[in-house]
Amino acid sequence: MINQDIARIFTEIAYLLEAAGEQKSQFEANAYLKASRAISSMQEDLETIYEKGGKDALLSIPGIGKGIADKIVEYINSGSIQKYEDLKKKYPIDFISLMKIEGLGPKKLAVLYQALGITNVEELRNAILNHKVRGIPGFGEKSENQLLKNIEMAERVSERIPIWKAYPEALRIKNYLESTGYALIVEIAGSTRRMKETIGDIDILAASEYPNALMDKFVEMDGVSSIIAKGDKKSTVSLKIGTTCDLRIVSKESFGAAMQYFTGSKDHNIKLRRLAIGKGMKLNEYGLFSGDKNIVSGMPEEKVYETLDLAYIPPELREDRGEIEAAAQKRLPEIVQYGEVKGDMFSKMDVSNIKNITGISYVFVDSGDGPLTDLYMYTFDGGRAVKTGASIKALDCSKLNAVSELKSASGVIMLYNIDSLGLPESAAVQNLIEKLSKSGIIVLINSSDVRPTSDFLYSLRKYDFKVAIGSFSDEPSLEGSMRFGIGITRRAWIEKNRIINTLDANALMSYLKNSQ
DNA sequence: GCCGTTTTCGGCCCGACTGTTTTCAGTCG
Repeated sequence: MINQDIARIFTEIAYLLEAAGEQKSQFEANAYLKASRAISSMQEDLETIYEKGGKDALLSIPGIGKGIADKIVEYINSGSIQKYEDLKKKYPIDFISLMKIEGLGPKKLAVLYQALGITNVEELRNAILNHKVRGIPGFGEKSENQLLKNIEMAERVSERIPIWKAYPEALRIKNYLESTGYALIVEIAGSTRRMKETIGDIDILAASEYPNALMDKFVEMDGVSSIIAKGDKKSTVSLKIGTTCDLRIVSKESFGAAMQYFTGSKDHNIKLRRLAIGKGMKLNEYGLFSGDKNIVSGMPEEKVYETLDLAYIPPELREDRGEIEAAAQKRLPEIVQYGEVKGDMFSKMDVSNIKNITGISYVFVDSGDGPLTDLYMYTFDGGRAVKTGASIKALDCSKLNAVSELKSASGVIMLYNIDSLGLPESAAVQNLIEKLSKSGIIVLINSSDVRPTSDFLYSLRKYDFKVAIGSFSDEPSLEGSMRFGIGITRRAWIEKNRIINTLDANALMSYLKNSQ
């Protein structure tokens, strides 16, 4: 799998082009960054795509044109890209590490390299400690101090945190801000709202008539380890859980447009803004403007899409993967709503002693250890779990040698742990699913580990299989443990009618019976 | 370097914040 290597090289090429600093190369850099993002979120191996479909197949990937396709082919054939090697000679800078330091971008790094020969974090730290950085154009005493702090922070803060950790924290912050009394509306935005499996930072959006007071409350709240920036429209803090949190404050009139804007993704927004321009309008976080008139002022987020002649696009689909085109044709997939899941297809609860079950009317409980086990269905009656007699077979794919057992088994099979094998083997799982397609196979989503990833499920969605969502938790709840699994299916464009636990208990029992 | 409901040329999202600047460039999301 060469995707991540190529994505990294393209990202570096973009930084190198920006460091070189010519006006025109800024746009070229953006093109490389966009191609890099597209490639790193792809599950299919570029090399395989090229082997099967040649250069045309590469050109069909959005963001990849003739120039970049040639670079990919060059890498496949020779293991390197000449343009990258040439640029790297000019600026032998470790951009990937240095860019993680807040406040440093390609331009400043180029200046630091030319003035002081700095190529990595250690050299930067030494230069700061010897006060060599102050005095360089664009740097002063303040930036030296700030950079030193940010180096430490970059080393401390982990890359991205999982959604199951970010979401409760985001909810806590939302509730806290609401409790201050200074906010009219508070909502979670950004990748947390899009239910991305990993979160780079938490974005919160508020409407307020007292922005200064609300910002004060925000930066001094529990869980903040340091303040990165503070203004009356935008502030950023570093959180103890190992990520940062942005609070943006807008007026009530702008809230709908702002929700759209701050939910992202970046590529989705760029395409949406271009569409607005094409229709003679302008879209930003304050509204959708026709001339000077804000035509969605005070309206909910849905109005932005409606005004652009699009069906409403749920946050989980906003990744510029064709959702805008589909919305224009009113052909978006009908994905499941969070409240529409009726049961838990893989629960770890103790059925002899049930505690809290909210919004769940049945559970399937594991009966043993082996790679192929029976899950038994229970419903609830007056605080008691009742065994129904229905069951389903589940195969642990991390024990793939058990495929032979699969052949001898009959009836409906659920596959789980399907991506615990690492990347080369994921091709094996794909083959397996392709082969079992149309035979009533079910892919089970692990809502606790948030896997398989939505990208993987998205790439498999063309095959004929059903999907089930399991909490893998001892406390199944629609709002809590089940939520992230539901999010995966939404991000993966899986239609609601493919998810078997949207059926109520009776319907599911007859489904299982008819499939035996 | 990519891309096309105006287009195969000429555009390319856009505003907030910071620090070092006397009016702005760089960074960030």
